[in-house]
Amino acid sequence: MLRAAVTLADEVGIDALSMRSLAQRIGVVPMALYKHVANKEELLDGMVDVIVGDIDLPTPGADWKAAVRERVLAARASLLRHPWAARVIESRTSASPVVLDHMEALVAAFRAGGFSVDLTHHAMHALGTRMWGFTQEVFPTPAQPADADARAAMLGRFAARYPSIVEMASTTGGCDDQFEFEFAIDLLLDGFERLHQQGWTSAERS
Amino acid sequence: MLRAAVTLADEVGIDALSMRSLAQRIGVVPMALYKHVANKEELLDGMVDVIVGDIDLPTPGADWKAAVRERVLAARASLLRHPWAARVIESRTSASPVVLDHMEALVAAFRAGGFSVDLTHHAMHALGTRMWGFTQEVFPTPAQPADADARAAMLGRFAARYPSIVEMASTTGGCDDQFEFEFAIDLLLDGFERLHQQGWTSAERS
DNA sequence: AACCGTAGGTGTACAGTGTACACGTGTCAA
DNA sequence: TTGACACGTGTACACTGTACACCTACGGTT
Repeated sequence: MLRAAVTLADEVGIDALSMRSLAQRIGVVPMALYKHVANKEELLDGMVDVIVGDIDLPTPGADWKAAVRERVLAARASLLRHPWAARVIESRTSASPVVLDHMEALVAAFRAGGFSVDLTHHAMHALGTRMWGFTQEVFPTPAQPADADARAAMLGRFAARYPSIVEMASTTGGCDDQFEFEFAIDLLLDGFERLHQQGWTSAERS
Repeated sequence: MLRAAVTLADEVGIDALSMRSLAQRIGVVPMALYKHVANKEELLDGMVDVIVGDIDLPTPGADWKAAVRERVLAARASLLRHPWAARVIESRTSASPVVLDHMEALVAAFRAGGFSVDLTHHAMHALGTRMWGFTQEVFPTPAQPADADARAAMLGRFAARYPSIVEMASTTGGCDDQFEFEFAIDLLLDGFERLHQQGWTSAERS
């Protein structure tokens, strides 16, 4: 049933996934679903578990940095298979055992790398949603008018009001999500490494 | 009307904010709202604009790092006034002018600090949702049974399965959101600074 | 062999949601 | 006086999640 929900959401989108549509897909009456989940939230929890459970386990034995990096990128790969997954994960309010397994593994990787509990804690916070392999889109692409003249005029007004954004958008081509994501975790991981090497403690905060 | 929606959401929560409840609060029939917004999404867009428009402008003239930091923390302060704001912002699909103003200011700050367009671009991506002053909660607090014995037993099982997490949770006290947030942006900003100083380009990526 | 608990599926019903559409009503410019 | 326009109204519809009572089949105990 959870698998069915996941594939249905893949096909029709998460908004079109209702208890009724899922029931119909399974060939069962809507209320039958409630023998398996208490409510829709629990269904979504289960769907997240399916995806998180699909995260490929990283090769053991690597140093902490590679281990964390690999695991986070594996999570990303799993999430990217389902466009709706990020939004659903963000909306969860509690962590299931499957989710906790993922976090436990990350925390353990830092600890195995000799990180203090303190630094590990803050490092996890700093990773934020990136530990799930996604970050919110920073620049949503605005809707463009179809008419070419209108589009040019709009771009002109846009450039007048947001010169820095336009400069950036026109200089760099379309952005490579994967590159941006790796840029960010690497920046964070390098920062963690530096703090770790210099024996950073949260007490001695500037 | 947008202000009314914001204060109503503050009072009753974002889930209880329906077109009907908002209309009733204003003392008008539900469909009257549709003379001002095309649909509920546009209402939410407007509510975000109200909040983003409330961001205190940072003192001009500071160096890029202070400027970015101040602006992001100001955004955070504005967001924190409305518990539902983060979730709503995350769910937006396009950026309004008010939102673009905020981003433009951040991009401009990097550029004024001598950052290349390239590095600025990646820096913005790396900031991610933090440019809005929030990061998703990393560790949701699990529900605890009321009975003391049951709670102890549960903690035991929990510690057996998630030793690293429990170690972390018991060593560090409850976590200070603000501290974690500042830890993360500072880590990122320091990373940006380092890359900037060494003339980093995305071409020469390792 | 009779029994019963339990897991699962069914049917109906209800309150609540967003919003389409047709219809007022007032105000202000031509 | 007229007519455009901004704004409010009322009704109606399709859809949502889910409470509640009911049915059915199977596995183990007596």
